[in-house]
Amino acid sequence: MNFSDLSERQQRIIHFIVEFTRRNHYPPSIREIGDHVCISSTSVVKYNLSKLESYGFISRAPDKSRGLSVNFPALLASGYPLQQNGEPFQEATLGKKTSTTQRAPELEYYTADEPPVERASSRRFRVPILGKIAAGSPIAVNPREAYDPEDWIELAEGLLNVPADNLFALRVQGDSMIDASVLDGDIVILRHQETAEDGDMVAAWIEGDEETTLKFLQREGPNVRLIPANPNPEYQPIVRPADKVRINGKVVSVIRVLK
Amino acid sequence: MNFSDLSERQQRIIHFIVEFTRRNHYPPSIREIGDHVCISSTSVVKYNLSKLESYGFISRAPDKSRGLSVNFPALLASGYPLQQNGEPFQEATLGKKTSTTQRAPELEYYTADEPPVERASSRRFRVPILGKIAAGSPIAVNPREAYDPEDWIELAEGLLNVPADNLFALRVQGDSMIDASVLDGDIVILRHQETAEDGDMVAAWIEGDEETTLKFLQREGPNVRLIPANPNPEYQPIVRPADKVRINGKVVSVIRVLK
DNA sequence: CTTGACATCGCACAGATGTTCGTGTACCAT
DNA sequence: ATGGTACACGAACATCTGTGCGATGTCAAG
Repeated sequence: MNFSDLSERQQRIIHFIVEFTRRNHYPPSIREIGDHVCISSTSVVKYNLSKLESYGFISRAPDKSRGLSVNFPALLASGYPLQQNGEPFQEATLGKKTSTTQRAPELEYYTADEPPVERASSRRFRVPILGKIAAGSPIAVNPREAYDPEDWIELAEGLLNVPADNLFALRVQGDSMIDASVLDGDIVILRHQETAEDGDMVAAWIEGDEETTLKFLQREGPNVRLIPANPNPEYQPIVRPADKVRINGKVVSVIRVLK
Repeated sequence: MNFSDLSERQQRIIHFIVEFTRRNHYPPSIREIGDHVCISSTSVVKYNLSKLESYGFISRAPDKSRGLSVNFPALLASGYPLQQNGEPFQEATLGKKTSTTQRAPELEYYTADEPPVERASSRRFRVPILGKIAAGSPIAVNPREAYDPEDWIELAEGLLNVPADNLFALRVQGDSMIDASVLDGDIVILRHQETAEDGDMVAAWIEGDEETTLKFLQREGPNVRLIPANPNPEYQPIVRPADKVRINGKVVSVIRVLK
């Protein structure tokens, strides 16, 4: 199931859940979802939520208030665009089929009486290990399985050279992308972002190939060139139109585990 | 406010919230907290929750179900013991004032109808970053010594391939030992041990040279051969009598921070 | 046109959940 | 004793919130 195949409503729902949870540290209720996605009926929200759950994008705890969570590995694997870092997400990114549905206000995901929790100067932060990434297959996780909440790494912010937000980690599997920098079994820490600069190592989703790989990024006019770090000539750069490549995140750290 | 100054109940509450949220991806309700911390009255839970909120350890969204979240930065700053994650937390760590309060079952943080995803027991542990290692200057540190508690990395045991004891980390400084595996700025995690096996990457103190470097170890009769990973011919293996080389530890992981 | 799957709506209802309030106990200073 | 404070209990109360169900609209296949 591809993220872009979802109905606009469902995409908006997922976006909202992600944003709301990020801001409030607890999931939204069905009615809150409905309000912000402009669905008047709670049952419709439930209907779509069930759909999303059957696709594996979210998990639900029946009969529990706010008992839902997004399945990030599955989302990433499906080409979920992860743009909305901290800011109200852009409707434009949601697919532009001029829907007959009404547009939403959707500027704030938190209610007035609960401003986003201000977590100032957090020196330490956790990086969840969301799953595996392997050449030839998308970010591989059991789509139904929520990521292991215990699998995370905790670092001090000063250790990295980027803001310590929107970080996640993946375990590299397989030899196919072995190169000087990333080996089988390594853990790569990425920062969610949909753009990157030339020379950055990124996890990129290649449309058509339907796979996510780690490559160095370089722009070439309308194209992007994805360069494997491995100098071995059998690993050739991949050149694709920019709109066929979706960047999932930028690699900010590689953790190598020696045997 | 120090974490250890909290009443045992409040410590238990925080711990439960942390664990529950980690497992379920949504916060517990007041009654769920009460059940697992053995507080029969919801109002008592609310009372303590308000206290915790006034201390800044958690945030609450009034009138919203499960509208609470923990403030990790504040918790960590107050000395919250993080490493008991994953397993039912040890009462011993909670302060041993033999409370008159009843003891709790507290073996499960999840409700029966929402079993936790079964994970391989991954204990967590901290790795202190003891200092820098640079060619020319020895690492004048000793794992037993005190270290800045801010400077540490927390990992799950399963992440490494060695027992998670006697670990420490060093930040690599300088280019002198640049090679394919370890670059300037990297952090290496070592296990303190006096011996190592052939092929291990070790931090070795070379008597006479009066310096500590990272090299691959190989024995040669009475000698040891310290092989730089860098294939560049200018980096030649160092061969010394075994008694002139002192192994400080074995490298078990390398953390590379990209710019 | 009929049919049925799909998506939606509105609404009632039950259960889940936070809050309030009266009460009790222990401790401590006055 | 007296009063105050901190903490705890339980029950009643008011919402919040998920679910169920019938009705409606759309659209493509038969």
